[in-house]
Amino acid sequence: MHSFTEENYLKSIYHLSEGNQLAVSTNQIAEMTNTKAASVTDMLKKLSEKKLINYIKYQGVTLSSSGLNAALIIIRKHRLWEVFLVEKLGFKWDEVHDIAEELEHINSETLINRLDDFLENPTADPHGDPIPDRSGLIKHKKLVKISEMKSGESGTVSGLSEHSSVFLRLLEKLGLTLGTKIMITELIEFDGSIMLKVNHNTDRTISREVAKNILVIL
Amino acid sequence: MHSFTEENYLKSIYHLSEGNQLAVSTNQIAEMTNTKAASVTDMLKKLSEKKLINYIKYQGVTLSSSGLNAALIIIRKHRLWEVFLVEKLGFKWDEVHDIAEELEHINSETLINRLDDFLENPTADPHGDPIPDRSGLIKHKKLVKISEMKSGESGTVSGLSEHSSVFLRLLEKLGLTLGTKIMITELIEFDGSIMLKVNHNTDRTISREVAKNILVIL
DNA sequence: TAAAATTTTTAGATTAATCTAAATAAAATA
DNA sequence: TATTTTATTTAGATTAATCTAAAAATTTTA
Repeated sequence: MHSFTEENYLKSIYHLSEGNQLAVSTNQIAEMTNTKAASVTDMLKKLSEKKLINYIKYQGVTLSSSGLNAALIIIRKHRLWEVFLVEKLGFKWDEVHDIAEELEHINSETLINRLDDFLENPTADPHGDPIPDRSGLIKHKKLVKISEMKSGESGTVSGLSEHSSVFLRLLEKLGLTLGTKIMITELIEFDGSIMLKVNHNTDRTISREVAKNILVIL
Repeated sequence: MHSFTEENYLKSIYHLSEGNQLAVSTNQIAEMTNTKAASVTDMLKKLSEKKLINYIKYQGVTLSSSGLNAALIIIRKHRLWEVFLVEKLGFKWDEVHDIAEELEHINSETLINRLDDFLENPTADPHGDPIPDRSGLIKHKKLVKISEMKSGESGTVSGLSEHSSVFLRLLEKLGLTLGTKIMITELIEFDGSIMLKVNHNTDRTISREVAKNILVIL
């Protein structure tokens, strides 16, 4: 298997290249892993020798197919453990990240598959992020940012593009947790803020900044 | 916190000094941790500087009170995770050791206390070993080896002094798992083997070697 | 109790992951 | 396009945990 550290690099490269398929730069990785560029270069050489990444000097990296699979398995573990922590142990959704960050490196395929069954094969973690299946396959739902919706449109809160505790706690305060039904009632031209009806019930106004980070299924 | 490696040394020292209160030797630790004596000496110096052990050159080590507490917390985590794996994920008692060996190093007091509650505060792991409480306190039951029982005496299988998979699977085959009622029917003088009645029902003969490793509450 | 055997420690190297500082390549800009 | 700026890599060190071989201390035994 790969070392704890190697796994963290693979995961970081995956997250950095999510969305934009482009190669990831040394500095980006250094920032994400809280290390220095020089350390990253060393590790990239190592991962490249192990054929986990495609690396050309000065040109950034992409994950190879085995590297991608390794990353997805780590993410699967991370998200399943998060579900466990919230559903079974009663943690709040803003409390689970750091613990899952440790648990994701536990090495047992059987363990994780049994955990998956025990949790009744959830398809998303407590923040709405999709959970890769046993083989690493991930099902992306078609999600739209609230900031991109038009007046009159409605949908269900199903994902987030920001995962900080501060943001998560704000959403709770606003009643905009996962599964919440919303309908856009008005787009405020002045500052881009958005008025919406929550659960066919409460009226709320959220800033454009908040709206950009909430993802909805129409 | 202590490193993964430091934790393993503390745990090994604890297990080696269980029962006999004596100081533990460098070689014993080397054998248990699968390292060489020279490596152990290095680590003992480090643990000693951190005041986790009492170490005098050439005279072996004992755990200090903080070292003992650290060891007991690791053992608490190990055993609680074992209960989780067996009770919730359906692992067999001979399959959980290695996974728990990894899980025991996850660092979160909240996590382990919530897990404890989720499992309904078990007092023993799947092999009958007692689980230390939140503060590291351990309740030892008064257990007797079957090999020390007399003819006519009876009791309940409640612990083991051998934990290998081979032994655990043998016990299953013999129907001598935890909670089983037994009564000694005869002690065979020739080879020290022991005849017993299992659950007021089946008659069994077990070797002295097996009998030495099964612990019973009278 | 002196010699032999065993155990433990010290000395010096090695490996993985990291760092700082300097060198080099690529990108931006004038 | 030449120069400046920025990004990346290389060189050389550092730290934690390990190792082998040699030295030193302890224990066993003759």
